Amino acid sequence: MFFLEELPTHRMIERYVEETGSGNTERIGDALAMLRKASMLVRKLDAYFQKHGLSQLRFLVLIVIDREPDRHSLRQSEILERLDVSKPVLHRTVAAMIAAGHLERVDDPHDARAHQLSIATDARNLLQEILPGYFELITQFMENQT
Amino acid sequence: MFFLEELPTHRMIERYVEETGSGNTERIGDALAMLRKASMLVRKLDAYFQKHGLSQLRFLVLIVIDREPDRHSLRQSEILERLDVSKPVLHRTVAAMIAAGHLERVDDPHDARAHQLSIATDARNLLQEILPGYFELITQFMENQT
DNA sequence: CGTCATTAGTTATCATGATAACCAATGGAG
DNA sequence: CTCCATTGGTTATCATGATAACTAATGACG
Repeated sequence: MFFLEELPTHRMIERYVEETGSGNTERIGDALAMLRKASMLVRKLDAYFQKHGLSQLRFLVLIVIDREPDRHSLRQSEILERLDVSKPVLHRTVAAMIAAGHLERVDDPHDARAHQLSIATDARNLLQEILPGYFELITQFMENQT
Repeated sequence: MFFLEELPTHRMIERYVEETGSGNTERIGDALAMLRKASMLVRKLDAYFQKHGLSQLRFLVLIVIDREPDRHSLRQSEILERLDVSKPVLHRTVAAMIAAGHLERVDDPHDARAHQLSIATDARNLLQEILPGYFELITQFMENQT
């Protein structure tokens, strides 16, 4: 994600809104500020994940499996339901995570098409290692932003 | 951009925060909500731009040239200063926009390395056409989100 | 004036997002 | 049981983000 380095001033948005006769200056200003802020946070998170050999998506895959109550594995299709990402991208990412030893794959005994994905021990340790820094990073960021 | 379909509950974040002993539950909840909201807005904007043969980045390129006071063109390096995007990506995008007839390129008379980029008439009309819907979309989105 | 660090733009390569189209297994309806 | 729509996963292809490394022009400085 990327965005404008410098947000338009309230005055400038107002000019556009008046010219086009649509939209609400206040709401648009809020939206652009949010996009800029989210873009900056995503950059910081991506850098953090990369430092630990992960990515935003790989991290989220681990998280959704980890946070599942009463289970230790999920199908690819179940992960897909929990993340806003396309099927082929998840497929590719899961394959890479298996190759990297982050996920373990077991064929589903009830459905020959499917398989269950669980977090490998190494990745479970990695997750425990990076979670504190992740929460710290987010908290710091939110405090330092206006 | 993508993100979790369903945000963790306040309770769940608290559990993680307590386990890891880092971060502030409130701030983290706000951050995740922001990322989710920004992700959804970006999806809607991307779809809107695509419908009009643009993309988020192409739109922003037009906007930063358009909003420049007292000038009708910018150098690639000047656009780069105004957008949070890498040089090669901007280069590729500008090349595609010239090919598509959205931008016009004139060699800089003072610097043989550089050239000035201005908005072609067609793209100026396109911009006027899509701006109202853009502002409308953002305003609607911000109103409908909690 | 000649040297050389800086700047503008470009190219090569890779990572990671999407859609479309596909195969194989499943499982409900006749 | 057979047919066939649905589901789980995969493959092919493309769009668009990044970094590294390059060329050529610029311009400050000895």
